[in-house]
Amino acid sequence: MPKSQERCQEIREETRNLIIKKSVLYFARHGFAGTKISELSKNIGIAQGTIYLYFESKEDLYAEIFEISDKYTRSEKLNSFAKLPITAAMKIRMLSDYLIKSLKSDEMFSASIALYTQRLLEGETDQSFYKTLEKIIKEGQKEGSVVAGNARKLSELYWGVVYLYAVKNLYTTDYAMIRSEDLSRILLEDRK
Amino acid sequence: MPKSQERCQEIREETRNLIIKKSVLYFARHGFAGTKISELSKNIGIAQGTIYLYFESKEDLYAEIFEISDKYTRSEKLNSFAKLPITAAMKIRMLSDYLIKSLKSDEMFSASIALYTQRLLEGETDQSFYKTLEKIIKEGQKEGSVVAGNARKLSELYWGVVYLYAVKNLYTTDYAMIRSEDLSRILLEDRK
Amino acid sequence: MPKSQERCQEIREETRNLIIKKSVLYFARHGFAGTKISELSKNIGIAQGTIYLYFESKEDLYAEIFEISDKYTRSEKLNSFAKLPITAAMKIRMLSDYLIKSLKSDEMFSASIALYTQRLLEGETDQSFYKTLEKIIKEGQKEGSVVAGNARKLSELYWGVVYLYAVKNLYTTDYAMIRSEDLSRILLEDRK
Amino acid sequence: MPKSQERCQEIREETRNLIIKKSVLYFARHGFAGTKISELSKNIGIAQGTIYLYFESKEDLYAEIFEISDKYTRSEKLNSFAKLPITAAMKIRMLSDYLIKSLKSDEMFSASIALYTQRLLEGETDQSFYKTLEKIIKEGQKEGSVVAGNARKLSELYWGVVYLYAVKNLYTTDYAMIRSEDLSRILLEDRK
DNA sequence: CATGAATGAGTATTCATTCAT
DNA sequence: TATGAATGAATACTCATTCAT
Repeated sequence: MPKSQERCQEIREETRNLIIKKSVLYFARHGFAGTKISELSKNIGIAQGTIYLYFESKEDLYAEIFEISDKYTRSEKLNSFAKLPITAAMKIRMLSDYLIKSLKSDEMFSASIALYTQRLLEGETDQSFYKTLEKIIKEGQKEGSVVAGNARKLSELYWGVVYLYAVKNLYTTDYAMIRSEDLSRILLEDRK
Repeated sequence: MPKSQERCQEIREETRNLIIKKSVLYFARHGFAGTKISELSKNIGIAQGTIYLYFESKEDLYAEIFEISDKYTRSEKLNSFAKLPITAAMKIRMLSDYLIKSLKSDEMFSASIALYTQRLLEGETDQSFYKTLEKIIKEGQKEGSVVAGNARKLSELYWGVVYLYAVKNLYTTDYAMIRSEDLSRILLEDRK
Repeated sequence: MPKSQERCQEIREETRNLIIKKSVLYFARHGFAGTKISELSKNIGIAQGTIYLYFESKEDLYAEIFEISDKYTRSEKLNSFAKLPITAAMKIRMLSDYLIKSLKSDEMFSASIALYTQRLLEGETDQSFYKTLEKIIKEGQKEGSVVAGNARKLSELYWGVVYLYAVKNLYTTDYAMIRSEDLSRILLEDRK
Repeated sequence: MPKSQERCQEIREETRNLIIKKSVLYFARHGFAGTKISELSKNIGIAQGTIYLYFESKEDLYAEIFEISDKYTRSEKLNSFAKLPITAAMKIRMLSDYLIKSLKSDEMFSASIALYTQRLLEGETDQSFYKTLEKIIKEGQKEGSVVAGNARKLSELYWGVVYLYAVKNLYTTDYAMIRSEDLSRILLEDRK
């Protein structure tokens, strides 16, 4: 009984996904230059040559990886929160909850944040997600719930902290995360 | 007529320092794997071979660089602030002032922080400076000036933000830094 | 479909042996410092990188090469001759026959002798094979078949001549070897 | 009182001779490829640059060194012995005496022999001194004092042994040399 | 499709040579 | 002259990529 066309396709898809999944973590941890195909393939558990059946080159793989992390990060979540008919403070708390939960439960999420920010720092990608948060911050400042200050810088600060914990997650698996409240507090006025 | 012993010593010292100074920035920006000796030496303005007159290998140079950044970071400042007969809140404000000023004016400082934290994340160095800040935080929590929460995590958060801005400094020279108050606010209760 | 484990093992073994075989000759001819990996690999007919799939470094390869030549030279032959129930003179003639034949027919033998002696001169190896011959010489001197003189020095002289012809073999392929009798004569009294 | 022209010349001559003397030994021991200018100059006790005040290049120095060893080896002695109105056996004994004495007392002599033979093996020089000995051997064979056999090969054998002891001298300073008789015996029939 | 041995361009390191002092 | 720091071409070694099986 020969494998059906679909089964083949399926296997290909599986292997491809395996490579991507493992590579996201590997690249996030070691960076582009620090990642050797020989080590990566060992880590994935396949032969070096196999990677080249699915990706043209190391750069191609990295680009793909980055696309993934980009999507992950660019997540509709942030936009969906922004559009809800609730206070800015609520939006920020929901966002923080969502982020902390994702960082805790999903290694890929951490890796994506890490990769994305690495490229961000190198100025190689746009900064769209800063923008959305900026708007929420300005809203909150009008409400009086968000601390005073340049909205852009506050946005950067917030994302910076998220990045930090993402990176920590990659290196120390059992890392004790900050609580959602601590993250929110970066933006929100202390409630009295 | 041979060069005088002292003059030679002097020249060696100068070249060695030049290499270190430029390398701190270069390694901080590109990481170990991303740094090519050929590019580095070009950046320093010397021949490739010259580096090997002063350092055994790329790894040796990196280790030395790290020692330097370690000293820089382990700076007595933090400890000296800790010992002053002032409130914890004051200590935190002084520390923040000092850090923001240093980040702004001294590229080496940013690079050192960046390198140090990179290795910290990889768990390859001790975390002594967390400790000192932890103590100040606990003091502040007793005073009621520092926000509630696990002192260790707050300390990590604070240093994390410093790291973030250090890294930003390395990539974008004209980066608009947060203000000292924004940094302090990570730990201090909002004054009402 | 992956290559079978055995076939891979086989290929590795073959390549490894090819490298060793050619390297013995190359190092024996050019010495360690005079051997360039680029030239050696060209001589072997493989890429430079391939050598590093089998050996850690040039030094590692050289050490391995030397191990081989050591085994070749430490050959059981000498010991087996020594134990035969025949006169010392006979032993010496058999040894000489064996050596001259080996030098003539087996380039590896010449190379091994050359390498071994090079290191011997540098005092980097033991001199076990001198010892066995020394015993035979002393036997022969009692029999009256071997010339008078310090047994150790005679042994050295004998091996020195063997070395000489080994080296000559490496440089001039069609070299006219001395006859076995000429070699034996270094130790044996002229028969009248 | 300025140095006189002659004194200057003298100093130059002295330094030049020092370099040559030390280099002969160094090259003889390490070979051309194995000799590093940095090590050599350290061994001589001068700066690297100084060598280049006296010699154009490493190759130039080696060539000069070789000239010296050539002269040493090509020594008139051999020819002068050949021309004496004495038996071939006597000539061989005188030659052996002379060689053993020189090897024992003059490190430069050993080095010269070593260097000369190294190049000889590589076929890079003529073999004039073989010729002279060959003639003596043929004389001796007519006299009945020299063993039978191809004169050229016997000559090579004789010189080979001399080379061997020269090399040994270079590596082990207190080496126990063979006696002049042992050397002569390679060519001479045992006297009964 | 998968493998891993082989390749060779790229990178690290050495060493003969130069040159400012 | 003599020095030794600096140079860069030559050499050792690595690693992304290819290819025969």
